[in-house]
Amino acid sequence: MEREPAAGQVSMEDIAALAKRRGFIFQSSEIYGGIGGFYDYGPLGAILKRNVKDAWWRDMVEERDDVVPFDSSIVMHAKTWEASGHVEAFNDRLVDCKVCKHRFRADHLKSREQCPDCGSKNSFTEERAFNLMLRTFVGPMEDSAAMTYLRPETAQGMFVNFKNIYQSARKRPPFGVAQIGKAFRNEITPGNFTYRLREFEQAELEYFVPNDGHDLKRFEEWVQLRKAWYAKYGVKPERLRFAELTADERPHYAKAGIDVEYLFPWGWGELESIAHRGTYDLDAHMRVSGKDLRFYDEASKTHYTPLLIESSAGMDRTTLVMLVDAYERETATDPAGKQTERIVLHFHPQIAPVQAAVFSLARNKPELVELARSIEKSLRSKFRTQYDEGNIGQLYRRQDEIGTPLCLTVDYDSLTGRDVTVRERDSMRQERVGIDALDGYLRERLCP
RNA sequence: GCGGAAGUAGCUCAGUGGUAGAGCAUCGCCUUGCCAAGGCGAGGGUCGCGAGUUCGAAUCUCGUCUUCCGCUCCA
Repeated sequence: MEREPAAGQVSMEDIAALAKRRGFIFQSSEIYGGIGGFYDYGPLGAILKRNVKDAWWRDMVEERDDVVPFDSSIVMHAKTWEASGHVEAFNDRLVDCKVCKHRFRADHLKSREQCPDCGSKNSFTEERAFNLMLRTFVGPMEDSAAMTYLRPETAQGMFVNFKNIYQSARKRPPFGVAQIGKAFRNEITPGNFTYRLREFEQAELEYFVPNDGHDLKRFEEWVQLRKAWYAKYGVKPERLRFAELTADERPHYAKAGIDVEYLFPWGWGELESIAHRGTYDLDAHMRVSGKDLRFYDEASKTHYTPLLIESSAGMDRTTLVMLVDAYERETATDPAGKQTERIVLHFHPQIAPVQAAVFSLARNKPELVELARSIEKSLRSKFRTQYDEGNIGQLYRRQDEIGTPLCLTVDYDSLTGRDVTVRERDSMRQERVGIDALDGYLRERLCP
């Protein structure tokens, strides 16, 4: 993560305030004082996040014939995490210098006598283990034999099932396995709203390719695919970057790596990592389990371990990006020439929690209310809709704040003319559309 | 986890030892009827939590939790 001023951009506080006010995101266990690193999605947030996940799933899995779905358990055999390297890598033993307050990994210190930063002697605390995995016990006995972890990533479930998957799905490399699911990490410092969480959701795609010399080309293809995905849902290209990792920055076994980063109000933060992981993961599980997970190639009559290209994207982070990227505070001018403030979320229509709101221009005129309600009901099975009534200006502003692309208003003319006013969120333009034509009109506007 | 700041209604805050307040928001009624903030009314607060001092604590003391800002992490 790197600090850069984000000129003219919303603050994270604005986002968190809107998220709470409108029911997108709440702090977990708020009435008990909250719990760090955990958040709940409210009525609109739950839909928003699901739309983000659905978009990923549709584009990465359903629209491809070379990627199969998967859903593995959160609790796995403890050996999994020894093999994956998480037990070792996530068990840092740390010491603090009591003088300069800096923290060091115990195994990185040349000397325990003197602090390398401030030079103080014998200023270190006792070394403490920082386990980044959440522990749990399986079965009623809380002893070490029953101890395991909540998964810190979803990927391992797909690696340990590699053979089950390719045999049952009758796939051969190149093919992918995809999963969206929860993962848990005891982050030392959760923060930046839902950016760094202790419980979060990942969308991971493990793409296995033959070792035929085209692996780097395929890696590059995935980078382009992911670039296109963010563009499809309207993420501003100037706030998104694909940072290539140098050999020093990536793990020793990785042949290539890209971090997808977004320019948040506080600076660039990672959303996704795309990595060429070689045979590292399958090799590790073969070594620890003693099982052969290699693929048998009929043509050459040989066993080989496929190479892995992985895309691992944070769904909470992507959801947060959708909120931040869509947020705009603009000054609008009403017909009387008066300047008013307008907060708008410019969600892509596929991502927007509500796609079309239907209003009755008056709340105490039964014939308007009835017609508006019946229109809303008839659209409900095809689009995400919402009915409301009251002061029309207020209703528009409220929908702007939750990012609804279109508002349909039933007025007195609707009763005779069988049409409604359709008002567009971004341009605030209005046009009359016949009630019978609404279905096709909305389909065209909302399902690009 | 360590250092610094903060925590009173959904939000922004006032309230310095003596019966918890305002504006906005929410809900209801009226008014208006195509771009919010006109009228009347209503609901809503374990003053973050726990202990202590005191006749009495939102207010003083200690602890604790959470949030924000810095050190480690990376979806």
